[in-house]
Amino acid sequence: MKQPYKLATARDVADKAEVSVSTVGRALADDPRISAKTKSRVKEVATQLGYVGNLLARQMRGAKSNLIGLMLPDIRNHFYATIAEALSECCSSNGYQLALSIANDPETEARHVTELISARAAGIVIVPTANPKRETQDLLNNFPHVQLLRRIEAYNSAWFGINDEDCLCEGTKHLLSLGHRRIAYIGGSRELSTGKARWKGFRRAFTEMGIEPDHAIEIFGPPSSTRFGADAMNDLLNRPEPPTALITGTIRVTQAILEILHQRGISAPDDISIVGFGDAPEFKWWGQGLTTLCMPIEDLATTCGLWFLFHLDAEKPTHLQHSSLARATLTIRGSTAPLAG
Amino acid sequence: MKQPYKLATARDVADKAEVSVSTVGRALADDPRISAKTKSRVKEVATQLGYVGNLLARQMRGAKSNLIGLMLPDIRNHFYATIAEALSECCSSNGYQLALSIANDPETEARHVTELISARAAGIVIVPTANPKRETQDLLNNFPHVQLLRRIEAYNSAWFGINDEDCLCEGTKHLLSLGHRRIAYIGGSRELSTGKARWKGFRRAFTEMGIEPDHAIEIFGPPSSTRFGADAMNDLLNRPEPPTALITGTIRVTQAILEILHQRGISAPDDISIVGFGDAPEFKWWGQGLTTLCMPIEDLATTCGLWFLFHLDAEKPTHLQHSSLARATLTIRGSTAPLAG
DNA sequence: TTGAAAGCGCTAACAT
DNA sequence: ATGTTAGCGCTTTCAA
Repeated sequence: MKQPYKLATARDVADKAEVSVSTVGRALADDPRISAKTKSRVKEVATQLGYVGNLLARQMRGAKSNLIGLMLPDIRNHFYATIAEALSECCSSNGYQLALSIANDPETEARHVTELISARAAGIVIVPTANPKRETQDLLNNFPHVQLLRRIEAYNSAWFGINDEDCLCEGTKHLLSLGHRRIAYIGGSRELSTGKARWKGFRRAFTEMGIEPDHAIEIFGPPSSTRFGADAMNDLLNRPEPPTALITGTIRVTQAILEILHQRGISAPDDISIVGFGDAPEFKWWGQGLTTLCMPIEDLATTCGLWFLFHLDAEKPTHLQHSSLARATLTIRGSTAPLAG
Repeated sequence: MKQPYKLATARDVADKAEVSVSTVGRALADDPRISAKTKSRVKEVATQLGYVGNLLARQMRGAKSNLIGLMLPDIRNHFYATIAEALSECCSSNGYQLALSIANDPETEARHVTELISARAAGIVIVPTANPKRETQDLLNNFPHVQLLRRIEAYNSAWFGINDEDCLCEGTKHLLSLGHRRIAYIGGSRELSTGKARWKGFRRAFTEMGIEPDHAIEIFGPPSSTRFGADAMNDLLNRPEPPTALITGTIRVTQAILEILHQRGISAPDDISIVGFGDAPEFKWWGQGLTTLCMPIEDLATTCGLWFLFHLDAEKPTHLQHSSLARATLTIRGSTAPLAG
């Protein structure tokens, strides 16, 4: 029985057009040495047979891969969805194809990295997990890649991120200057470069304003988990003395706390002042508008993509210690107000 | 100069371990014919050289591809992000790798489909564009694929979608039974199977309730465009007699109208009753909560993925006329109320 | 228990 | 202007 989905090869085309395989290859590549007549015949037969060249074979012959691996911890996060779209667009308009891998733990990450290398992708754009396996590190350090947002020191590669520390510092100062002292911070694990920087920013705000962080409350947890944010928020609200203000350090946490506040009928800024992290469109119309730390994330991803693809095209090494910082800014809306009393 | 990022081949391992290439292949595949001693030596050398087998070569030898192409019109849409995540998860746990392509027009779609076939992907999961090129159709009909959400009759393949028509019908009936007559529908183009079905559902509600749709207003436009939704909404609101109720037919439109209503300070259900399409988490806390048509989209994607991967693994043809319907339901929240007066 | 050789589909160097 | 051949890295006969 005829096998389903059998694709035609150059050999098939050659046989039917009664020429050699190399003539087929040349004709389809519009090689000037082939006569117009032969060309048209070959092309016709090719179309007729639905011939689509085998990229695998081409790449084995030395052609560059057009596959870019993108490794993200989470795609339902507005942050990462934006990145995926921007990079997809970027790849697409430069002749590359994006392979998306979701990995939230070191094991899955290792597996996917190996697979991408095994498929001889052209390069990898990665938002690394907190503690990548040694194996992953060795692999990546010998493979073209670039880090996005999170930064692992052990990777000898370029990094594109945001000024997390300054940004959290600014947000916290905003709350402090409104008179708040019992301020809670719910953010990602400090094992992450981003989590650490954001926490440092939170702390720095107190230092720079000469205020002791005695009443600050800090809660850390896994990123990309809505569950953690919800639990942390409920915990805070159930305390005898709940915080008068809250600033978050990840998008997922922001989404989670908005949900909880809504569920429990707690409103900002009357009951608590809120500074959210990230700028999902809906943050504008949560309550009276959420005061947020806005990230130019699309820009960052595009910049990163262009830089990376350019270096790949030029066959330049991508393990330079290049780093690029995008500036996040505080957007004040209705969810923050001076401390009452 | 030594080339950067040169990966070791089986040949390199063989030379260093002083065995033949075939022994290397067998040792790494844990072939029982190879002695334990040789095996361990080969493995050690492989690790030492950072050897990662070349998947391209393997596939040329007949190994199955592990690449699944996913073609979506848009990834920032909550709908599609959910699909991407569900499928990525599904692929990942079945040894496949997801390649993401964003294509919103027939030309880009054709290009990406060709590329995926050229890369000899194992199969393609596609949310087709409205009017795919003939070329794309011919290609896909000879390649394992499955349609998601939107359905093109010309594709002789399985389809996984939702009961769009019933769902819009139910939502519209809800508004009609509240006494609304001047009801607007803003939805996707009727050239899309989904757009058409949803519009038919809207109309059917009137028929089944024995009401003439004299005062119904229908606006259609490109899907995946927030801009269109915003323009349509503004247009409606600027009319001398704006509708008393509105039902939307795409997620993007829903997001857009929420934005506009918020901007213009128009509130539901006081000024207008709203039934939104889709169930992004933030819909719960828009105003007094948005009445929505909820889709079990994650479920749908997972079902689709499992079905497809199973058929690919079993090397069964996927061009059966299988179709699977997921049921969407109306969730009533605060944005709809009886017509005043 | 291991090695040598063929071949997957393609392109490029080398004939004719 | 076109055909022949070699080889990309791997697996899988077939031989030893």
